[in-house]
Amino acid sequence: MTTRVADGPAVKAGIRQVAESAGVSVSTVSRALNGYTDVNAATRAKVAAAAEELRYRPSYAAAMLRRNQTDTVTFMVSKPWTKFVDPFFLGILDGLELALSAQGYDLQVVMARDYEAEHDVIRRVVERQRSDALIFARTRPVDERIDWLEERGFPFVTIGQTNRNSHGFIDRDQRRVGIEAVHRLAALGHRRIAFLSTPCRYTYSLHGREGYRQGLTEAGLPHDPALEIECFLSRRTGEEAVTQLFTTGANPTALFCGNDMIALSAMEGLKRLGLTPGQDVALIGCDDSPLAAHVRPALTSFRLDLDAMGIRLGRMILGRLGGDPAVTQEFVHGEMVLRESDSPMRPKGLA
Amino acid sequence: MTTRVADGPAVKAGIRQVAESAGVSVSTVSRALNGYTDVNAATRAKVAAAAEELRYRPSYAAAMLRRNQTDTVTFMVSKPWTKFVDPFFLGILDGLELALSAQGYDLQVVMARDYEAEHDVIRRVVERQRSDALIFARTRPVDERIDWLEERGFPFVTIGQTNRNSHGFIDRDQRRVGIEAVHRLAALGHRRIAFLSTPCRYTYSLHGREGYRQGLTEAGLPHDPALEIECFLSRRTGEEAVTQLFTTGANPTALFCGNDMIALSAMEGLKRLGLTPGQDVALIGCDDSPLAAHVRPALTSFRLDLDAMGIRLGRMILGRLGGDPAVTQEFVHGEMVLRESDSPMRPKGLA
DNA sequence: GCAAAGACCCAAAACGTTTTTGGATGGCGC
DNA sequence: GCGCCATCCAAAAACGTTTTGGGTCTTTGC
Repeated sequence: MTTRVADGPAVKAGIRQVAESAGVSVSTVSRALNGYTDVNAATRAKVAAAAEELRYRPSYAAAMLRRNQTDTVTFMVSKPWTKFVDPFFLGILDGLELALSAQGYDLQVVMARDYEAEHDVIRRVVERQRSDALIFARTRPVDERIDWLEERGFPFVTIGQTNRNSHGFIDRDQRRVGIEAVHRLAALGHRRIAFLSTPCRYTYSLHGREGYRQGLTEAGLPHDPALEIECFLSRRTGEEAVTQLFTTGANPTALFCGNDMIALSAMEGLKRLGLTPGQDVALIGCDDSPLAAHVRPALTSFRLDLDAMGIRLGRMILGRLGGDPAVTQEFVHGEMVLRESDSPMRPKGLA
Repeated sequence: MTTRVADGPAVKAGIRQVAESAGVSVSTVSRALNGYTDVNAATRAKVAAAAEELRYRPSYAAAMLRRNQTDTVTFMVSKPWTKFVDPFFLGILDGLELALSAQGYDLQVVMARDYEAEHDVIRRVVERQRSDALIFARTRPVDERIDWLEERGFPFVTIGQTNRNSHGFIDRDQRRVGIEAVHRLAALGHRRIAFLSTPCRYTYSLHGREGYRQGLTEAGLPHDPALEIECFLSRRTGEEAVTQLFTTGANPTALFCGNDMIALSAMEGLKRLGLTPGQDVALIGCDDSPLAAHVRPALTSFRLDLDAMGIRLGRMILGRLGGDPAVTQEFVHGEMVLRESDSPMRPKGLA
């Protein structure tokens, strides 16, 4: 029967105990452990051994207080977001964490219920100095959060743009997405293409709309305002939009949806109206959620390399923390993945 | 042209500045702001005014250092988890945050790549005292993380059980789920019901298996080991399982799947084999992911009230933090939601 | 009128690090 | 022998709170 490794000391060892045990001063322990150069190799080893022996773990709070730095990056996620399948941000977090931890930073995720709460959260985090940098999404054309942060010179990067774009961001070119979607549908023979937009308060929604309109123009199609509908984030949002489109006589033959959630509920709506999605009406979604591939008809959508996006985001924020003053603004391209829902225009005679 | 509100002081105000401005001592400011009783109402108001005026925000680090408390609860999520649609934990976070913030606690989410990383993360969080309590899922029958935490008396609650169950947890009764699923399928006339299990290292998988077996017994069906397959977390896991089942001649007519991801990929596998899911082979999934309702045939599964679960989890952890020594162990029931995939046994003559 | 109790408040200590400042030691050139 | 530099380390000063252990004055009870 073997005895287990001797327990550590009953009381948590501080830097003082380590210093005493190693026979050096407190300051030497600190410098040795933090990799300063002006400490003898032998001394450093001695200190490391003592620290190991005593299972020394520096107090995060104390270091934070003294250095005025947290080694933590905060990612803020909006609550409404989480209500829906949004592997979007999960995927990003994955890559982000990878990039950050490689540089010794911790990633912390905080949640906020709504826009106001987001602002509060940002204030709390920044004012109480609980983080070194901030990342958040869902930017608006004029965004108070960004004004507030810029005013204070706090490091941050957003996912999405604003009108001014004076800050670092990473974003998908949503204009291009809109253009490509419309072109695809137009090429399939559709002439009445509706746009089921995500809420217009977000910058990317507006970009998507611009793309949609530009796509129409380029395809030589007229722009009918009745075919543009703003959807909000509810389970049935697409259903309502579709109902509206068909009861007011707008009668589109194709739908370009601002996100997959909208597209999916639009499918439900179509069925309820006795129409077969992907047959009577073509659909294109937007963010290639896992649902997209599994639903019938499988939803044509725009893929995004979330892992890569997260890693790039990490690099951006690290650059910012490294004191690099350059504001980096990056774009990622969403590639259209064709599935079943983008069907050609039917010969005529729609019910 | 209106001038904006006067800017605050250039240098961040500390408690000393507030004390000076209010004409009281530093300790009085602290006590006034922290709601101690032995401070005059007038003084308290004076202090509050001064603090407001100077936009005083106590340093989190300093308070943390002195009080030895973080007012933060950490939720650890395993990375592999995030790779799949797992609104499961998102839903929980929602309710959890609600419960915690109501008591002035912050919720922080950290990620870990794998089991080893989880252990490391726990160690870091606990040893560096970055959090007051811990929540994590994916427990195993014997779970080192739990041993480690119990040894140190650190407050935590898990989502899921262990063999010893000496700790606080919240869990679904997975046995019951297994039993109900089998009963349902047996009632539909199925006699060869396969179990596509989640990885057996997790306690809930074993419970599910127990339920499955008990269900078989209760239904008077024989237990055929060839019908039990352990699936791992890959995109095609169910597909592989199904292929195995049908190439080795196990030929089930119904599948009970440990989670919806498995069920979905099993559907793919069935189609690839020329079988129609929900017609040639019945399926029942397990966690009612958003996918379940949208896929064709819609997947019969077990619903979970994640919001409620999060709130209860919050209450449990708060109780623990409040010094209540009672170990609370709660169960939530998953209600079967019937959709299309659990079809009756076909008359005979399967290809 | 006096002691005891109560209500408020303050100065100083403590929390556990990191950083600064400056001193000691030893080697080296002259 | 002396000055100079490099290297290493000790002591002490932060960092910004909370808590401790009294204080002083006013009120109360007798």
